[in-house]
Amino acid sequence: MSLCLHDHHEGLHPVHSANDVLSRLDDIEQFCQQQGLRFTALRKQVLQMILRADGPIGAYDLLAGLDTNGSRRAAPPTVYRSLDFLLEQGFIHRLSSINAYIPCCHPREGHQAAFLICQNCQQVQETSAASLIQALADLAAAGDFVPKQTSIEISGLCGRCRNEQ
Amino acid sequence: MSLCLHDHHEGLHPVHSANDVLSRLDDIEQFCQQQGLRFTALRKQVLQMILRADGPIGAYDLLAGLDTNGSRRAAPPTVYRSLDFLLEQGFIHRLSSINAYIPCCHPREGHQAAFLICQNCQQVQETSAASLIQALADLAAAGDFVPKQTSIEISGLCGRCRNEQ
DNA sequence: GGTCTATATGTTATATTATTACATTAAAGA
DNA sequence: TCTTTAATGTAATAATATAACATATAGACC
Repeated sequence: MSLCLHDHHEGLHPVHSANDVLSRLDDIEQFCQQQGLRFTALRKQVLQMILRADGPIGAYDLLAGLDTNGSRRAAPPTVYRSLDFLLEQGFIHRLSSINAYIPCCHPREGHQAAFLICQNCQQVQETSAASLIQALADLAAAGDFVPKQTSIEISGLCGRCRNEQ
Repeated sequence: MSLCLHDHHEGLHPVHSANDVLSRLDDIEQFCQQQGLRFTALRKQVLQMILRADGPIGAYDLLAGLDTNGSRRAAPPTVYRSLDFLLEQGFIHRLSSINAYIPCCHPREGHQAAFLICQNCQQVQETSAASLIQALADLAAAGDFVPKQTSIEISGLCGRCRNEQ
């Protein structure tokens, strides 16, 4: 399953593009059905918010966006549990340098990725270039280290924002 | 100024080694004097705790370790401001994936580093990861992106912990 | 359909990490 | 000494995340 419709120049591509949200949700729903995973209304709603966001979105923003079914407002564990599920399945990424969440364009490919985060417009570009993966593997091997979780986050200025300034 | 005494196999080396704490502090004190920076008692105390720690240490652990000069306990801004100073000068790193702080072995070299963080023993290996940095620089260039801040953190199991299990 | 079980969610409380705003102190320079 | 800037103290609170336990719901089995 690859849900990314962008050109992958050098493997780099923007993470947010609200136009294909519904087809992504459908793909994931279908995938969950095949795997016997429960893609509940709550999980779907959280993922949808992350897909529709125009940048990385925080847990408490997601919480604020949840439907309050007439009853009182949802509590933090509600959203954190959904995030845990989505992270485990690889449907989203967590950017630990800014405590925020973004969609994953390549669920089920189990890839390592790096992220370029624009400090001005909050746009994120994702990449999983082969050279990067190779360098990571070499590094782990040199350190006699078995990697479980990789976080590569580069904050800076994207081309558009640099030109505007 | 390079304060690291380890073998640098593939540029990889452990971050903590309490044996040379005093000479590191001296070097940094001297450096600050040369640069007209104020290496105050507080900043020195915080850095010393980070150097002496046997792994990444959190802000509130540092806070708890501060001398209470008879008066009441220090408050968070006290330690966060010292951390800001130490980070700005490149004397320490912040590991955003675990919200903790470690010494920098190569202050003033302005290098980007990558970290291998053992989830079992908390030991951290630092590396200059030249090929990784190069791959990232290429990617940034391809993405028309100007990097300001890089965070490369790989969590997993170090060789020793893997063998023990 | 009923019953059981496992999973998911609700709810309350609290932990952990970090910042804002303003007062005070100490150092450096004129 | 006076002044100004930088550093620290202090109180309050913001932002992010988890623990613990109660309830509800979906699926599996009879």
